[in-house]
Amino acid sequence: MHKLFNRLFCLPPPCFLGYRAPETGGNMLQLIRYCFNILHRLHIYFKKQPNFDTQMFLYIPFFCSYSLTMKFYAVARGRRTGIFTSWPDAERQVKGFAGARFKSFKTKQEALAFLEDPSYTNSASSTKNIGFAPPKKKSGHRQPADYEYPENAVMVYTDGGAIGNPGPGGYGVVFETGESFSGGFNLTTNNRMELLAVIVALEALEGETRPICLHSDSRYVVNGITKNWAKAWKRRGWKKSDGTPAMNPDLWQRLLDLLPDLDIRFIWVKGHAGNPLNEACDHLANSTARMPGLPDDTGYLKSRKNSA
Amino acid sequence: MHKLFNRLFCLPPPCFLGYRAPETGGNMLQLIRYCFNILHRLHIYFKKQPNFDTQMFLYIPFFCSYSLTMKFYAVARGRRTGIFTSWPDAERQVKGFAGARFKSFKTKQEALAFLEDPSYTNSASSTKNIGFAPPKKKSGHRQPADYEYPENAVMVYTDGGAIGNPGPGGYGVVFETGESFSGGFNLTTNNRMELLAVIVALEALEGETRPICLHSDSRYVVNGITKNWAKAWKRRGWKKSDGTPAMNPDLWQRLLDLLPDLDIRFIWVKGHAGNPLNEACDHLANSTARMPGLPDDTGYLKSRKNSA
RNA sequence: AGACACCUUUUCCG
DNA sequence: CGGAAAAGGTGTCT
Repeated sequence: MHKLFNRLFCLPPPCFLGYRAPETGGNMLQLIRYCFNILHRLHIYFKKQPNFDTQMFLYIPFFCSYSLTMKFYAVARGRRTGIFTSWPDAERQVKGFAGARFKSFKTKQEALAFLEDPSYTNSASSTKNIGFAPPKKKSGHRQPADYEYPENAVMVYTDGGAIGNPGPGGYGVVFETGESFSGGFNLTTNNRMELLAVIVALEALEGETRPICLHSDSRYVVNGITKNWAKAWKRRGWKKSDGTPAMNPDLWQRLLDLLPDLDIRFIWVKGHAGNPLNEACDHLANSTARMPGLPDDTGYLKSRKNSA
Repeated sequence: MHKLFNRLFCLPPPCFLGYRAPETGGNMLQLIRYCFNILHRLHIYFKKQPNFDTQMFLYIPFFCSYSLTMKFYAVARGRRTGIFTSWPDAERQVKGFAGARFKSFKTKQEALAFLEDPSYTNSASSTKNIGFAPPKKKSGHRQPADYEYPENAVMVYTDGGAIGNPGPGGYGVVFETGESFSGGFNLTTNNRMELLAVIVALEALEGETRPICLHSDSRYVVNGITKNWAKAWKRRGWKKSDGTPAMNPDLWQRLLDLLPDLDIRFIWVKGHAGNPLNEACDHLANSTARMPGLPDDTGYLKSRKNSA
């Protein structure tokens, strides 16, 4: 305990880091770095040995982080080439210019490297994270059929989209048998359509006794059910873990009501990855969204009015 | 940007918070509180205005939290009776001892009460959650509020005090979410501290769009705003109605500057009347006032010199 | 910060 | 029509 404290005091206090005269953002960065440094050390210590004489609890989610997010736009081929620090400037050199080559970087060094060799690719991000280290995603591609499909299962694919988001949107549902449903609204969001696609699919399957394999490319929808996000929100009165209101409660409620009587597996599939049935849904949703004379999505309009 | 920095420097640097001699866990808590205060203020600022000259990113979800949970083990019947601060010690007195009576508490007072009367039960949870704690689900009994609290209101409690008045003083601010701020000076007055508590609370809430319910037990502060005393003094050049100078114009000016952008209700609560949040402020203010090495209240010293 | 989805613009190639 | 790249954004969650 005392040893930890002594180590903490080895850090120079903020006033020694030179931001008594705050002229530049760099000083601000040092202030933040100092605070994060202390919290980070405490966090590591508590995780390693959570119970010492004075028990202390410190909760820092892993996605706490800070970084300097200046962007450098390297234009290798354009009206004028070079490095620009704002997108409007860079866009002017590039937009409508045949054969333009450009890319953004977080450091000037990288941008210069790109200018010399336009095949240069991004290096690692310079973000500093405190808290639990993000789980390393080493495995490149997700395996195809590692999933056990039950015998006699009903295969359904769903997709939804909104042009402009928010904007006119549509949903598509395709069964392996070839049956399909679709619909759309003149103003809605992508996630509402993904959700509605699932609802329509399950409503069409009401009374089905065989197991159902429902495929969607939306993490929002799949996790909402498989990780029980939706049930947690409902229990808290449609509030998220941070206390702010969860979105689309009307649709989630409809979906939850459909679940008990069916044997469903929600399966996430990567979008635009060649799955023919997923592509079919996508096409269906898209073409519906582009149709004239679509009705209002009253649920979306209502939620929008409430938040405004 | 500069304004933010000036506000950050109003926080006493860590060396003023008394953890130069880290003998107890309480000092560690203050170190953490200091870091969280700075980060929280930066977070609010960035959220409000994410793009200034030096683009910077800081992500801290508000449910980051920390607390100090020292445990006291009261052994009423065992090999040796008394209070122990670690479970292995307490276990030795109790394990295999016929008819042992023991219980853990969070404060020494409660443990002592249990020793005298083993039927003593835990009082209301005294866990201090300071930081960005999730909103507490306090379903239960609210005091009969004759006041109409708006929906979604931010609840803030403030208190200030000076030992000896004038003398060393401190202020405390507690949000219903558990967040808290505190500070102190080596020579100041009770009203200056009450006033500063309110200022610190509102500065922390800069940019907040929800209605704010600010509770103080100082008639001076509440009436100063609700009955427009302060505005009247300012209009007359900081003179009271009888022509004599109004006190603490520096702080009143700071407070008036904060009002226009916020939707605040000033609510007077009776001090020391059992309101737990008010008590928490009181405690915070008092303990800060008793800390060694507090800085000067330059505003008070100046006004004293002028009048002398 | 990360993840998934949904888009808008520009360019290139079939 | 189909494929690719680059930049900008929103809708949602942890």
